[in-house]
Amino acid sequence: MTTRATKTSRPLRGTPEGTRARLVAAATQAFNRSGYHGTDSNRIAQAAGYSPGTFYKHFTDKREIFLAAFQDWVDEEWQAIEREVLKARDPEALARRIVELTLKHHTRWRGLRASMLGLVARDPVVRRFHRAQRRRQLEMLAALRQRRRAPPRPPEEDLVLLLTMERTCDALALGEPRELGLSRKAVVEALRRAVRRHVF
Amino acid sequence: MTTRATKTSRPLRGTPEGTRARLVAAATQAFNRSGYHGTDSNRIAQAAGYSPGTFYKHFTDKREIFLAAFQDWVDEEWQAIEREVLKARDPEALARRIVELTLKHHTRWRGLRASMLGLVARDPVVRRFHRAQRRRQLEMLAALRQRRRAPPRPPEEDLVLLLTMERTCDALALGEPRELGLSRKAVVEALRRAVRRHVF
Amino acid sequence: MTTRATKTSRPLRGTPEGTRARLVAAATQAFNRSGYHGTDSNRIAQAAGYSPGTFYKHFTDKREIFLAAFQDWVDEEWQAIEREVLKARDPEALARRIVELTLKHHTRWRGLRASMLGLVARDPVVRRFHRAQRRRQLEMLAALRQRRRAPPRPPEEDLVLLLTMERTCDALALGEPRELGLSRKAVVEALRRAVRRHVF
Amino acid sequence: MTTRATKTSRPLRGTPEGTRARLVAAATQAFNRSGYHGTDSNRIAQAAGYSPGTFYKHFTDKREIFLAAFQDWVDEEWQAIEREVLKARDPEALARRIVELTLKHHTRWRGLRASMLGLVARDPVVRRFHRAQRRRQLEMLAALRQRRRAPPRPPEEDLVLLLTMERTCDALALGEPRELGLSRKAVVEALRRAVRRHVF
DNA sequence: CATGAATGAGCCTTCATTCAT
DNA sequence: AATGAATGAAGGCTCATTCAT
Repeated sequence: MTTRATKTSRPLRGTPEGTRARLVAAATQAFNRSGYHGTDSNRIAQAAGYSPGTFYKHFTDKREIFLAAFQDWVDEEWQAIEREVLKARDPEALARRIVELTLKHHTRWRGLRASMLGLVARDPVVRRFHRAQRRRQLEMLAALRQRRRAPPRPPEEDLVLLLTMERTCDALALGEPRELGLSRKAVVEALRRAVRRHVF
Repeated sequence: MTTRATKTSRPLRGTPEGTRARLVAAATQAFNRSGYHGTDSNRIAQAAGYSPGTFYKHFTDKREIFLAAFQDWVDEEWQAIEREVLKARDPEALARRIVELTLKHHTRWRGLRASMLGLVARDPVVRRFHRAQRRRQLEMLAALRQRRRAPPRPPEEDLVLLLTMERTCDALALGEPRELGLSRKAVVEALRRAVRRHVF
Repeated sequence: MTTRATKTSRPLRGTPEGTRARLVAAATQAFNRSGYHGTDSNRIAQAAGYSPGTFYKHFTDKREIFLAAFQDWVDEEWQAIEREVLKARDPEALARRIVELTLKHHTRWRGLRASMLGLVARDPVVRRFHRAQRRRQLEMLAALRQRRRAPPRPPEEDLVLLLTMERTCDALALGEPRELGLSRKAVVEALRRAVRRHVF
Repeated sequence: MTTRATKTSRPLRGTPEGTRARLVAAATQAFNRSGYHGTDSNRIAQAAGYSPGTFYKHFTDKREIFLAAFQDWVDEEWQAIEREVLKARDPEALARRIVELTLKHHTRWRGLRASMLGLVARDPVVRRFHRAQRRRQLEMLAALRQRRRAPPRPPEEDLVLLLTMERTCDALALGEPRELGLSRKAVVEALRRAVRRHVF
């Protein structure tokens, strides 16, 4: 429990945006720590320093705040990756850096990701939301290759790469290689090579 | 009571094994259809033709029966794959067949898989269980390559391939390519090539 | 609080019918005392000696148990009135007795009646239910007149009489004449004359 | 804030009376449409173009505004009826007109009436308020008879007539005769005859 | 072995009301 | 006079689990 978020001090009367942001931040932590089903709306409110009613002034239900948390999280990841991409480096370094960033992000938010994958399978709204993110990822990948003047590739192959990246990073985030007696480093390297080979 | 409503006729006092098997079968269906959190233990018992008490005579809790369902399901998949592997075919056909079978299986059990992935992230027991399955997969892959007299590869690379396979099949099972406007067939082909390239 | 229903002793494991009946009895008291909106399902269960979950094993929601309570109450009233009607008396005595019984019943269950009238106006299911009771009342009235060999009357007039009866009894039950400085007895007499005049 | 969403434009700082009147008007609509328990005070304020706080600056609680709404509504009904009564007509036409007006009024405000009856049974303050209205009704009836030089009648009989009127009009307002397969017109006629017979 | 009535903690959500601005 | 963010008690309902039979 090192990341225990103690009841944040907050303005007694904040702006709706501030309150909303505080709720989303608390929810993100809670979902990541306890999962979607292990998190309840009252507790989110309390963790953000509010009472139960406040939650429902800002979100119609738990799913809605989950999507907001998911959105924030995806945005954050992409901003980081896009920053790296703009710093034009050599392909090797870029591939390494992308894997590093993705892995770091998936590790930090592994609980959130696990919840999201479960909800995508079950909830049409979450699914639609997820598809939109994927589309953005595919576009970014294509743009990246173009900027590098690399030959184009069918989007289906890009999708398989993205899936490989995310699944491998999730597995690494949960310590799967270690638990299997494999070298974590070697897995990361294999992933890096796959990215390198594919993108440029 | 003449209005006994049971799903299937069954011996009022069956063998423990029979009862257990019926419960697991009902649970597998229910978990696959409604997910772990969407399935309630009373309903599982009822669907199998038993009362809630009987459920807890055979399983200490919901997680236990989930693991049993998971086990059954994985066993089934492997029996199918091993059968194919033993029928010595050419590499092309074998790769195609492995992808076909995995995809079919992931499609049929997509709900169960989604639940499982969520639980793996959260529950140490489920995780241990999952790791054991993975080990078996890795061993099978190594054995297959050996039988084919293909040069050995580091297990870390095998792991990345397995993750690619499972994630891509999950995405296909949930219709992700179609929803993104991509060709399902092309994704399957890309996956097949990856398997072909990797294993032999 | 003279009619405080102390947590009834009950068999640890009763029949569903017994449990249901105990819940309905508790609900009837609670609705009568505190009104539909002032009564909550947990409290009904508790008053009957059960926990919240038991309530929902027997009723899908609060409305359902309200209808059951209403049903019981109407049945009871009619059984009483039909008993009187069968004891062939002279018209005077019969009219007096019917008013007496109705009044007694409306007084005892005035809270239940008030709730019911509110729900009839708002809830289609309760309304349908109420209409069915009314039909039965009209039939009973017609049958009574026939038995007495009194000339028939249009059902619309019977309806107006029933409405007069019930509204006047409700007003008496809530002490309206007294609070207006009128003679309760005179109101009862006026009502009795209306019944006498109308039915035979 | 340029996105001020109000139902009606209104002075930001109106007279207390104006604000109060707008709130009462909004409440009357809301109570009539959704009932007392189905109406929430924030929504009333919003519908009137104010914030929740303003509501509680003008009314101590929900009951108070309900009584105000009730008052307005009763006043309106009586102004209409008194106007008719003053236009000296023949008894037939007068009786018909009184029934017509009452029926129209009860139909328009059937939701409000249903709520009121429920509250009268439960809340002493509402009850006192209601009794005052009844007294006024009784006085009007006596005055009407006197003006017509009809012989006096005991107030208890007048009360029974008023109860008959209101209950029958409530039933008509909720479509009870139709739903019972009876003729609405015949019920109205029966009621008119009762009024005619009684008052003059 | 099997039953099934009963449990009760706990979740989601609402809404009358307050108070600092 | 008006705001509107915030409150928090409370209510409806679920479901994994128990235990007396």
